Amino acid sequence: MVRSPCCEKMGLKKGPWTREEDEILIHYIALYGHGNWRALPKQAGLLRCGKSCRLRWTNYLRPDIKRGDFSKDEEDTIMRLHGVLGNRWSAIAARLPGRTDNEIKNVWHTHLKKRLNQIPGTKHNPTGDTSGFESKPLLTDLVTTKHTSFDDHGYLPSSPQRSLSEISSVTATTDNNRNVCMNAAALDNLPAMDENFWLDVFMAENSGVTSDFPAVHDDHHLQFPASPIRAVGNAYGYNLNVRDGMDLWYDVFTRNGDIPEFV
DNA sequence: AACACGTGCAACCGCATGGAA
DNA sequence: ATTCCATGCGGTTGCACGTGT
Repeated sequence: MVRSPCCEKMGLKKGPWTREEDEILIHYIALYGHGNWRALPKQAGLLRCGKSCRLRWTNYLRPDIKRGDFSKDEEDTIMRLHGVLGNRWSAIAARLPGRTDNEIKNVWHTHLKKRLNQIPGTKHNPTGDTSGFESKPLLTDLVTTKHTSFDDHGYLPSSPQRSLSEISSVTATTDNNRNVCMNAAALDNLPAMDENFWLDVFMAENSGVTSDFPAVHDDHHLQFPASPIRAVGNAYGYNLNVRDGMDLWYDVFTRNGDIPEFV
């Protein structure tokens, strides 16, 4: 495969963009759009490579970009999503309208990573230093510290596994311990328990909104779907348990006890 | 005032991915 | 099936600016 020559070797400009270059790019895209980034700079009369133009547009010039400092809510959201997604900045940015992956990455490295280090009892602060800690622990940290840890892909592991036969008689109810149980007979017609599902669970905890899932309002800090959920692969549902407003875990039911697939 | 150092952020680099040929 | 190309992504760099000495 032949790599395209870098900007410098082509006599193209690098480094910070000038106001004039910005105006040319904005004007061109307003007139013609940006169908082909590689061809754009030549057509627009810019001495830049297409990659540089795309980056400048997506990270800075795009009209829907929200400028200014991140709000506390936005920072909290980033921290929670990072707990689920890891360094997948574009995935995090997709859930923060007006913010770019580059911007979120910068905020994480310059502010939030330090803040996370102040949260006691987490993998980021195992010694439990409480100095400077004000807000409640993250839900992800509750899961991590109370029961288990995330896998290499940032997904919650399922624990423990049960076979479908074990839950054939369970009904969808909540009890005094706020357990939500499956109705095994209703396991068709369910949304996939995929990555977006888990993100919605965490976003619900963050915002108090439960997305498309029917919810049981918990008077502690968590809302969760009351309906059974079907996972991708060989998993058929989950059982989310909250006790004393602190402990949280879930079980994933499968036909054969194998670890289900999450896509 | 001058310098050193730290911080924040825009931009770059190289690799991955997906689609077209 | 393979190659080529455009684009997207995450890690990293480098510079401007602020602050401390």
